[in-house]
Amino acid sequence: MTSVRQDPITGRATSYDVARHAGVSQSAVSRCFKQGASVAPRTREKILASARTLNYYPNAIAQGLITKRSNLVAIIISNLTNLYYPEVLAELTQRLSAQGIRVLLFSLAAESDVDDVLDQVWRYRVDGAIVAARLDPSQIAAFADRGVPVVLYNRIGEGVPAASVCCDSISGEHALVEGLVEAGHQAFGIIAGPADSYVGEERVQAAQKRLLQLGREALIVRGTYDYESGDAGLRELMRITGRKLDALICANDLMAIGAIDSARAYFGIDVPRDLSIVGFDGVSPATWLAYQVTTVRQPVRRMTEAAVSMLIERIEQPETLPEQRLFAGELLTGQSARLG
Amino acid sequence: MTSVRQDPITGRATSYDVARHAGVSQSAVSRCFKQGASVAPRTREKILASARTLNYYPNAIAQGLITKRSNLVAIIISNLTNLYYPEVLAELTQRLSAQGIRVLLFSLAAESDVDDVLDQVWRYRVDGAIVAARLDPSQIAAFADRGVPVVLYNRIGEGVPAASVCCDSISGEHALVEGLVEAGHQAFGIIAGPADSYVGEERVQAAQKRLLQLGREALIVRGTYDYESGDAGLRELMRITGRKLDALICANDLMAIGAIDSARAYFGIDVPRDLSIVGFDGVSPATWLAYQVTTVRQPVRRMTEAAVSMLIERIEQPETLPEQRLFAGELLTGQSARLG
DNA sequence: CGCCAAGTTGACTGCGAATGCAAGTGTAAA
DNA sequence: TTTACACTTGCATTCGCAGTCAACTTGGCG
Repeated sequence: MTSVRQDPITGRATSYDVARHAGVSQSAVSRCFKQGASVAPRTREKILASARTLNYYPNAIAQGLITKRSNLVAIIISNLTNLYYPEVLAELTQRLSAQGIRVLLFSLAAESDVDDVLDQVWRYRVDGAIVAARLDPSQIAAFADRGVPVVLYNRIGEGVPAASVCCDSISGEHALVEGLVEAGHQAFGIIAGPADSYVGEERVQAAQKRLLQLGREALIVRGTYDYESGDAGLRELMRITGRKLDALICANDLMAIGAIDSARAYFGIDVPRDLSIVGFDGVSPATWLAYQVTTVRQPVRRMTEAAVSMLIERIEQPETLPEQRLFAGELLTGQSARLG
Repeated sequence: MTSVRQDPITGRATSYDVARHAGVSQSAVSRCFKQGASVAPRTREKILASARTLNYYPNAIAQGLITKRSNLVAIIISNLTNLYYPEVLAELTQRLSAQGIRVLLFSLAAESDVDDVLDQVWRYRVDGAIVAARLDPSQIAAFADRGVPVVLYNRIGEGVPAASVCCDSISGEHALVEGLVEAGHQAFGIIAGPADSYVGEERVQAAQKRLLQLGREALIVRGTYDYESGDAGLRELMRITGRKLDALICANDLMAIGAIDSARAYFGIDVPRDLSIVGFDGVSPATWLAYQVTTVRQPVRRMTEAAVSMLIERIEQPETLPEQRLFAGELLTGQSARLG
């Protein structure tokens, strides 16, 4: 009697169940689900039919155990709510899915959680990781030690070599600054990002340096990348400068938007006539009619594509050397600034 | 000689390696990492020390195989870029992490991909799933068949019972409609969501029904939940009505924002003096100074908390009956509509 | 009709950890 | 000193599947 096991608790059919049902060995079933394995057409059909009636799906957990490939990639993102990341995350997961790779998502409430997250990452034996969060050198080294390929997103390995994709903050900010200076702006303000943001610091330093080269100075206040800190930053700068600001550089679009709203609503300032405001990222609200922020758009599609292909290359070819890929952003000339 | 295996390919230490290094059996190591297992304090310390020097982390894949608990939960979301979901996703992952559960993320490019995604879900033997995407009855039934608990987010099992958490569209829309009617609005328009959106349809039907009860009619155009379709929807309604619209109900905030911008920029309409516009969701841009959308805010924290706890309850107690939990939204009185 | 190569198939082992069970340890009471 | 009992510990087995190897089938060709 070829009774089919239908364990009501664990519920799932195994390759043995399928084998028994189809009257073949477990090996045959296994081969049936493996690309390019040697199985006679008739046998394959018989097995697939049994698999279908038993509702059999290979257990990826067991496969992972034996093949040492989990087909899992960790995506570690610090603050998902930052308007820029959802787009990145969606792109990444879809590209990875298209490659047959599953995404294990880790979202950090606080940066300090990184070690706890890494602990879990090691346990799940992921094949690789894409990280858009601050990693210190020892954490990056931990990936190398364990032979887990990593690609950093909009970060670089500070001190240690690591594969990474970034948007070129420096030339982006240079373009913005040059445009503003050429248009004759004199009193510059900058709203920086949080100190622990790599790209934030890079953007601010690039802007500041270019301003100095062009004989301008800028007052800097620090924000937290969100709408509210754009508002707060603008107020602060207005207070410090006695309202003489005529150009404002924000480390991201969200703060630029906050500053635009604040300038208009609380100070009656006409943007861009009286005050030019620029951002960075090119998030979708930046293009909304009410803002039309002059900004630098990150080429998200190309960057995510690069991140995924770099990661896959390193999964298949672990000895691949670290590489940094830098993508130029596109200057979006909006209506929030007068550029020369 | 107690040489430690340091396989340079797979790289990772196993419980056997730790056992050998500590001079105990593999079982002891296993027990060391299990809550409430019987291990003598001195042995435990010895083992933990060895684990630390060998950089040992239990293999969650192998644990999953033997215990039949992967500690993985699938989160299936249709369009991540819809402004409302990033917040939900961040909340869900953090709450699940706090419970020691890992998140396997699936993001759908097209609704038709659901079957492919489910295929992967079955293979990974997830302990449960949270779904914010359209599932047809047979797909919901598949979860039940396999004994995988599901909680639907802002959806209900249409035709089949399923656990779900939703925001109460009906009373939310009723509040909005009543406010608008009391304020004396006459010419109503509605921008609906895509036809395959459960909450979208529910919101629109609720609004329409209440309008009829109060003796008003509304023209309906269909949008796609994004900013552009708010603009497009408004244009269309202006064309159809010959610009006589004085109240606009949008199925979500993003379209409301698009409509507000469009009304102001292209039609010179004063919102809310000449046209009241309301939305739904309570996303963060809705509170921005430029919009201050009058809307209904979904209680995301409470809803995600409910979703997670319902799921965990069903993982631990598989026979728990389906339950729908409905959360009232909060009416946010903004500046985009005159309410009575 | 026999032989060989190519194509198929099944038995068996091992991936890394959890766990029931039996054996071993130590301590306190008799 | 002996006995009992509570703790610890190790052995052996198991989870579901992939891959190795040897055995078997088939067909073509001499």
